[in-house]
Amino acid sequence: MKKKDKNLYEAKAKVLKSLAHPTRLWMAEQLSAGEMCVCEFVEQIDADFSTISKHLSVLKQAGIVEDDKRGKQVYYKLRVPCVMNFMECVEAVIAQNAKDQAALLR
Amino acid sequence: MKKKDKNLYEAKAKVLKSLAHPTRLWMAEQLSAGEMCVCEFVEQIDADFSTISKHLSVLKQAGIVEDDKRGKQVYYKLRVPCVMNFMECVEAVIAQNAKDQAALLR
DNA sequence: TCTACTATTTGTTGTTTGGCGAAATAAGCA
DNA sequence: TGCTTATTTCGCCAAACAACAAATAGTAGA
Repeated sequence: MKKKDKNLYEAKAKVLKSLAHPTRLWMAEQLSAGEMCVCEFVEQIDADFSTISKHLSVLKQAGIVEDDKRGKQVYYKLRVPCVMNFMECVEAVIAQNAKDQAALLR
Repeated sequence: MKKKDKNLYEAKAKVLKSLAHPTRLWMAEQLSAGEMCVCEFVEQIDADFSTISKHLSVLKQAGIVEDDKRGKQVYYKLRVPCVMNFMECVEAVIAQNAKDQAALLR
């Protein structure tokens, strides 16, 4: 692996890593349907609000989402909508895993 | 988030997490061009061979790659080729990050 | 069989992440 | 201004991860 590549792969890994957490992934998928405020996430996720805020900041740092403060509330939305496109493929991997798993039992 | 969903998102996150490491991501991209044996990775990556083997096993466990032992060597290949499709989008995120970064300096 | 080679597994260590609760910050309202 | 609500930041601890080195296992050939 070339040195120049190394930085590129680190950058790519950082983006993926930000999505590689169940809560953050769920958040990102919700946002693919439209913006949401922090308070809505707090209502729907069973975790401390400080934890939720932290997850959102990880997504923001990675460039997945952007925030917008309006009054007392902060709204988040996807910054690069294509982000959720590849979920289809992630699901394909899981489906294949399940299939192979099932085959083992036969 | 519904309880049933929780498991699904954990499974998806596991797949993403397996790719969310610079070395593993690079490996997966190499494999998108065709199978490779462990020894080839060892030649090309500056890390202990045990580390490399471990990374491959993480990818295998996630269902990203499958292995095939032939003689003394073990060959790995992508199990679900679409896996690399979404890299395009990851790159789009990085490009956008760079753009915004540049805008700050203006 | 004994040896050399390839790869995986295990043990150890240091680093990073994830989560909570408390404190700090920001905005709107009485 | 002082109070309340919404969110972020900080400090702390436990769990997960990454890397190396040493030990182990499988295969091919002498």
